[in-house]
Amino acid sequence: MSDPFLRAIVHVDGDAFFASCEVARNPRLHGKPVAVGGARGIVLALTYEAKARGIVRGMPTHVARQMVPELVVLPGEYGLYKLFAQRMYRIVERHAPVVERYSIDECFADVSQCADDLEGYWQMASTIQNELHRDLGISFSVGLAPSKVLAKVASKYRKPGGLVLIPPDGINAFLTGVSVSKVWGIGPQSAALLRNRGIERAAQFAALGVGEIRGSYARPLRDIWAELRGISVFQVSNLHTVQQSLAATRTFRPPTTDKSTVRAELALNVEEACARARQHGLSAGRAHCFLKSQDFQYLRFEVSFGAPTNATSRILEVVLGRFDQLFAPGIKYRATGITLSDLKDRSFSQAGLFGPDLYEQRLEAVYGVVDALGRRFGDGIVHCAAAAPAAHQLRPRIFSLPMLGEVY
DNA sequence: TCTGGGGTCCTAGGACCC
DNA sequence: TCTGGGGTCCTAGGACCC
Repeated sequence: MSDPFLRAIVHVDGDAFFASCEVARNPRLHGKPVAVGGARGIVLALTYEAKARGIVRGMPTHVARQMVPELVVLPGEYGLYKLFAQRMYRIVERHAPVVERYSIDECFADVSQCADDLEGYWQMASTIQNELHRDLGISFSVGLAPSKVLAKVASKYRKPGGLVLIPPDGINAFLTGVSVSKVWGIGPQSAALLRNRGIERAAQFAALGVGEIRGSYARPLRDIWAELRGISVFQVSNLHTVQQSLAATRTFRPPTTDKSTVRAELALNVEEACARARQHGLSAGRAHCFLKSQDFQYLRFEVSFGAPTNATSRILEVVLGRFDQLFAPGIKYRATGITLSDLKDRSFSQAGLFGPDLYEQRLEAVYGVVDALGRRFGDGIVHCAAAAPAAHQLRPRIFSLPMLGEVY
């Protein structure tokens, strides 16, 4: 009848998601301070009980343990969180025609025309929220507004467990209480730019005139400005897109000038990236590598492969060849990384007119074995020689494999 | 916030062509 | 050849997000 929304968008956001999944799986953790640790011993996620005791994201786990001796620190299990995410998406999909699976703990739903009035929209959002809580045992924060940016602002407004609705005629009042730097899409650079122009609150930014926006702001901020005024620019899309790139990067300690150390670090990253590419059934046409120096300068280079590949030995050969040419002595490095791009679906290597040659077929078989060993004995059981020094934390064992020679 | 890791998208500007 | 104007493609790097 009097649908108040031109467009109605719901944003669903899991509260302390990784930690909540752990508690949902093991109810005995309920009410306790729990932290999920990531690689390099840093806290990735934590329950509100842990937050209340002063622990924050990014804190080294050993520091967190010192602060809160009874803290439960768990290693983190991505597969489990993915399962919860799948269940979250499906529940939302029961209620909305179009759902965008935005990240492991968030999704957007376009619910335009799904209710007649504010009360109806509120009911619908509330139902989604209750079902999520009931079925997953995790609390979610939910926002409903006329655009994605506003829906994000809304869901973040009353965490955890909030349900916040921003009607078109309530936008201005709402945004008065929101710092512009908290708006989705406005990062440190844009926030600083706005601050220089005297804009601190989201409401101030939204209040700028069309002329000023057109003349003084680039596309990203113009879009956000429109969204903040309740004009939907960013569509909710349920089309799943093919992955564009795949990266493996790592910081090591201490920073070093030693060529062989940096080389081995890079090789280990190449191995990891290739293993994940094979796991996803992807092959890469190109790769970008970087060496990051102690003072955060980057040495970057790009390599391309004749035909898309995910064979570690192929990529390693090209990458290390370039590395050896480009490595500059005397600079202290702290990290390396590789990003595979031009990803192609499936096929191990692009079949030519006559199909993959014998060498390719054998290489595929070899990596089938390498991956199987990884699954059986744990990732990183098999390393190529170039990466072995960087994998010193694993007990090395030497295998001799056809076409690869000795591998650790 | 003395700065981890994995992603996406956008834009300026160079190379090249007519 | 004291050098216009416009188009496309591509890359590097910035900015942002979770």
